[in-house]
Amino acid sequence: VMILRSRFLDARRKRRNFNKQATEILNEYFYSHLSNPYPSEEAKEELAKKCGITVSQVSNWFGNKRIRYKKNIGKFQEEANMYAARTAVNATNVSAHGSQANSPSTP
Amino acid sequence: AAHLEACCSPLSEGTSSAQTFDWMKVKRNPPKTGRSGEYGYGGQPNTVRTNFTTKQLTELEKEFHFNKYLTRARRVEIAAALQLNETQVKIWFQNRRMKQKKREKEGLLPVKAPTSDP
DNA sequence: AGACTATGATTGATCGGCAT
DNA sequence: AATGCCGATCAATCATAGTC
Repeated sequence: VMILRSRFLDARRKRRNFNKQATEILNEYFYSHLSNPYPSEEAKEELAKKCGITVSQVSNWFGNKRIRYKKNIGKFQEEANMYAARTAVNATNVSAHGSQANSPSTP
Repeated sequence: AAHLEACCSPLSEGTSSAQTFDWMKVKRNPPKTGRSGEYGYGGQPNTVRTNFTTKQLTELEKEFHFNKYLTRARRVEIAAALQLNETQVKIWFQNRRMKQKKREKEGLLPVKAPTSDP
């Protein structure tokens, strides 16, 4: 019962928050794809490169973000509106007409 | 690859953005880990994630290094020896293999450039 | 300095798809 | 038809970093 508390004590110990810029990129993707925030493997690799983190970390980030977002949508409302305003690619109608094609952010 | 559902659910939206898409409604079924085991009361839907003991994990890990895959017979043995379901043992091995794969993939490219640390 | 919150990682277990 | 494995994800939790 109370036995065993020490199983971890290995990794996850020293954790480093991502750069503000990396978080910015991840959030931008998340909110611009809020209708389906599930980046493909390729998209994850690209995000990983842009953010300077690993693909697994990108996966972890999206996994945590999705769960925490739906757990308390209200808490992210402000953040959501902020990012939604920047890049509005909401797929709310991406299937309607064939026009309107092109990736958002690409210098 | 992913599931690519590409669909959303219409829903009244109050003032501006933020709708409720269906991925936000996804709910997993509770674990079927019916632990009837040693205490004999009816198998309950053990709604919680079982925490393996260090002993169980040690044994599983040991077996894993011996064989990455289990045979039915071996699985039965281990399950009995560790007081676990065959399913739990099976799932543990599956997750362990995935973990192994992830490790091999990451421990090959992630060439960090540690050249500064205050 | 201590309590509380935000966040990255870990992991037992589920989901859908494919293979045997 | 049933069962196992894979890949992705979920969901709960751990341990630490950041905020007040």
